Amino acid sequence: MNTHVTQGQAIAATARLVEPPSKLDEQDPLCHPARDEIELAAVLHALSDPMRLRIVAGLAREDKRTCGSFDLPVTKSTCTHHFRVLREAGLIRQRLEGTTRLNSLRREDLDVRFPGLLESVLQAAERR
Amino acid sequence: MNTHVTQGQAIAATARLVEPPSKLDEQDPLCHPARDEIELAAVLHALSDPMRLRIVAGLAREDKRTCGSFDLPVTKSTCTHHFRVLREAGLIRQRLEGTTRLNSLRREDLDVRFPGLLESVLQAAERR
DNA sequence: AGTGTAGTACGACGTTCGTCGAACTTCCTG
DNA sequence: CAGGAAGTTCGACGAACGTCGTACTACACT
Repeated sequence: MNTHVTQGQAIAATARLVEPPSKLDEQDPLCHPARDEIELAAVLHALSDPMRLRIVAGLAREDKRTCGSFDLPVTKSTCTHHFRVLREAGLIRQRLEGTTRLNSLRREDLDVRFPGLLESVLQAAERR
Repeated sequence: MNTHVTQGQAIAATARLVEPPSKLDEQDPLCHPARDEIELAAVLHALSDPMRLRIVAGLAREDKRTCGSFDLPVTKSTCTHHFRVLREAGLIRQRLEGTTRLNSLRREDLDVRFPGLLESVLQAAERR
């Protein structure tokens, strides 16, 4: 009668099984989904957490920021977790730069795939 | 060092504690958040589930539909759950009509509160 | 009155989520 | 080289989520 597949499982499937072909190369642990692999549900889920919304909003104001520059009220490991969710959902791109990771918003990719979505979310997040 | 408040707790707080003043009248169990009480994170969370996204998309194509008219691959109780999440997030309005509930998208309220957001999500959900 | 239809309420279940702390890796710098 | 700074990894824990089945309510139609 039903598929017996939970939301999380579906998201995990599209985020972990579809991802590899794009950037699971050799030693790079930072694999991002290709533009066409970005899933709407995964993006919305990634944005539905206040902490991550804050990160994205901060990144919109100033790009290429390091993880630690956000001063979030959580520990480093939790921070890592949130950045990974954002990266695997296709919202941000992380580039290794020495001992830090430079984060940037994937504005163009997102705007091609889901026109207007990121902008409206950012605008909504800003005024409050 | 941190607030120790999880995402769910925060959403629940804004969805259940802020809600009452709006429409927790006498015998009406269908309480909707007022327009100004609609929370971005709650909206995004509500939309991040494929089943609920499907409901919203279907409601966008044809308004004022009954719960059973969606033919979702889940049981009735699960269906009730999803409609409640959507209602409490402020995405839909449910009106009692005899033995059924008529569901309609709160397009105007959402567009005033988060301009362009619903439209871009609907557009993104549609083409695929 | 009796049956059916549409939906809700409640409790249970397994999974996912957000969080933490401790241990670890990597790079930079004195 | 020793120390620190920036992140990651891993396992744990409690809360929240999606789902189900059963029992229930409320209205409608013979």
